[in-house]
Amino acid sequence: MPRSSPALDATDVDAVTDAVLTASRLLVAVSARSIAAAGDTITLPQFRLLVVLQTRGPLKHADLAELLQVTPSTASRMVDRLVTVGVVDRQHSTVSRREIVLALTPDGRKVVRQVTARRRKEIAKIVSRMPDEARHGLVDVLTAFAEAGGEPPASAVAPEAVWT
Amino acid sequence: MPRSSPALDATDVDAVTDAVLTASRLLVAVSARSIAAAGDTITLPQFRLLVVLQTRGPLKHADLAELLQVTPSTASRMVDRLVTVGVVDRQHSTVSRREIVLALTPDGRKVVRQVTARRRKEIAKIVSRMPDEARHGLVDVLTAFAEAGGEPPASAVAPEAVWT
DNA sequence: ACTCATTGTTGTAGTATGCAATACTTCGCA
DNA sequence: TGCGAAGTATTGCATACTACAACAATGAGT
Repeated sequence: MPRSSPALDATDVDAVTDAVLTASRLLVAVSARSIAAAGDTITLPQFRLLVVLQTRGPLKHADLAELLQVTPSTASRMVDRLVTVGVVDRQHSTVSRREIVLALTPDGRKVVRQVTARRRKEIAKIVSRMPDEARHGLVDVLTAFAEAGGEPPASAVAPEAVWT
Repeated sequence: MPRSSPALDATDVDAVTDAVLTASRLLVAVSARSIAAAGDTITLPQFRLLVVLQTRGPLKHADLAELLQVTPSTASRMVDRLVTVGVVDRQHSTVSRREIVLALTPDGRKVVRQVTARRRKEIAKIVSRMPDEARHGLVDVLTAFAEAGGEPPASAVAPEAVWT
């Protein structure tokens, strides 16, 4: 009877790890599909950049790099490409001539909207297929897991660590 | 009272999506840390390659590329680098001179072991911090979620889609 | 005005990735 | 047996992501 003890035994850990890995794989697959659906125009790092711009509004290069956890040079060149494609807009700041403000273009917002919509739709579809009991427990259990890992809830967190 | 109806309403979907995104973020962070701990020698795609070799045993280039979902040229060049580092071994097949068999070196196995151990340890630590009720429900709920998404359990699945 | 921190870009380099072309090997069939 | 088709790996070429270091332009404080 390994399960009734208050402490965790090896079986528990293995089972949980397996479950976690499996769920993670599914999430990654959903993510990949939702981005692939945006056409061949956008890569995954580029999408992360767009999401940050969408949720945080216009940003300076340095702030963007910080949020994406990349160096300013990386951010600068990614922006180069996205400006060329037409999803990001570069404008000199009105307050400081060395700052450059980055913002999504209407096209950029459209890309984010499409990918996000598809992702939520896929998750909703999966959730709706779950047995009722499991579905009702999902939010509580996942929240507890995230809290135990020190991760703030999605609704209150900076989007820099946004889903792969 | 939106929650007692059998069908899912928008609130459910939003709550679940948020919970899922949050948990996913945590998993990605754990993954990144576990690989970073292997030193600066190994990148994430390289680690995936090592895991595939470890779990599937020696492979041809073509099979490896298939499992990693990359083109043969990509696999070939990744192997180039890993051979140079000394974690992968290239040998001509004994049965067909056009095939080349790839395998982990002892060093390669060591890297995989270290990263995997650290990852399981981190997950175990997080799980141990969860409230008892949530922890006991975690396996069932995540399993149901993965099944609803059509993902086979980790213990019975090919490792090619291994955790990011 | 001079110095120094801030901000962005560019040079250089290594990894990841795909498509197309190439070289070598094996197999099947005439 | 010999030739063409298919399999297998590699290389050439192109693009993206990434970092570090050097540099240029700007702004702030003394």
